[in-house]
Amino acid sequence: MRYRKIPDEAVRRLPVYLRAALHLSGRGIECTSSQGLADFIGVEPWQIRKDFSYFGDFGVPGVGYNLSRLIKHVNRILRLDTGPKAALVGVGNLGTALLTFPGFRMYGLEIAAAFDIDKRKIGRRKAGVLIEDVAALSDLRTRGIDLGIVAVPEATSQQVIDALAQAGIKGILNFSPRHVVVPRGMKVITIDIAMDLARLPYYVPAG
Amino acid sequence: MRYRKIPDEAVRRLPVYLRAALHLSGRGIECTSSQGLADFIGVEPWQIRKDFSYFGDFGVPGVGYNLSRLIKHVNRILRLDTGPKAALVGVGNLGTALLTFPGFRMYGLEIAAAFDIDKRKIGRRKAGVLIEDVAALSDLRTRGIDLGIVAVPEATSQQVIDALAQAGIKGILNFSPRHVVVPRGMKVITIDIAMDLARLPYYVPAG
DNA sequence: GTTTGTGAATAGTTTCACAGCA
DNA sequence: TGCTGTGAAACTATTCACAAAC
Repeated sequence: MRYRKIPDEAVRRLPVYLRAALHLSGRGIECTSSQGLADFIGVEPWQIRKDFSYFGDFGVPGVGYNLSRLIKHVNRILRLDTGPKAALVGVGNLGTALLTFPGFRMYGLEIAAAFDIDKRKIGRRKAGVLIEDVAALSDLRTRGIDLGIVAVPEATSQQVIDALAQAGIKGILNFSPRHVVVPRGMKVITIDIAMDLARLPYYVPAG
Repeated sequence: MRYRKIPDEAVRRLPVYLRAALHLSGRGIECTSSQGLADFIGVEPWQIRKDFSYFGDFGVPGVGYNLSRLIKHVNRILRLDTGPKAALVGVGNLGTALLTFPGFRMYGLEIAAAFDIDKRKIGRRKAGVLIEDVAALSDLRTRGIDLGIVAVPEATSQQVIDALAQAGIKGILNFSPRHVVVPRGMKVITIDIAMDLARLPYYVPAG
């Protein structure tokens, strides 16, 4: 493999490949081809080979990919091998759903702290996680937390992100659709649920 | 404007522009420039002008965009002007969060029906919506529903999507990461929350 | 003077086709 | 023979720069 710029889209797909590898590995399969992975995911095999090629040699020509090796490799690339911990801010309906969300576990991700502004929630536990006062949010890195999940009303998302930045957080999964300004070096991935539902009718024939 | 293929990315951004227009309009602003919209959203103004250019003439040179006209125009393009209704399948933690989610309203979207497999939930109401038996899911078009939201465990997502297709649904917002096969003409937009959190550590400097 | 709308240039991503290795 | 890894080609999207419109 020679160096070249890694497409963002290739990075975005790595977790998908990782999930497929984990699934197939869980079924007792040790080795599979790009075709085997592609069929599972519903993409084309050269897409997978191309994406992997940006990160090094994953497979063996004529044979395929050893799944446990692939899993280890992708886990390291995505920095999931250290079991990243996230702090959730906003324990409303969406926040609660995220606390109990089963999908994080397979990636080794964990919500290790939760914060809210509501005095009635503070001090209680939800899904085993203590809800703390968002006003006391500070220094999360010393607690081994370096990701943030923002599930607050959009009016407060900017100040929450500022507070998370102050607490040393460099990566945020943001469910608020409002534009936020972030310090240099911070990465924000926004999930805009309403936007995604709102563009759906465009594709649906009028009726 | 001359015809050319409309980029998917431009369609994806239309709801963002619509939200900005609604916000600014709500503040009493009648007219703004692409720069004014861009500042609000956090993008560059030519991106907005280019995107609008695929759909026709929205603005007035030297003046800008009349917001109520813009809102009406974008609403029609996205087919939001008829107030699309969605059926939610899966009233777990995530489904409940979606039922109470405030973000759909501004787009004129409504969750008009909810389905679950759990007998204890069926017959009850949540956020004013009656929870019906998913086994009785049929013929949603006659109820004026043409969108589906799938928030079920991934093991059942395929059969739920099959049932929605049977019920006449042509557009689905899918929260299950599993690959699903869909009938021709059906559009599925997948939100993969775990995938988005899982690629975040990649961008965060090791520490 | 100001701002739009858009052709042209640049950048990024996907797809192909096949050399090279097991 | 079968499958990977990858240059090259094709396609798609972003960015620029400016003529035309107000």
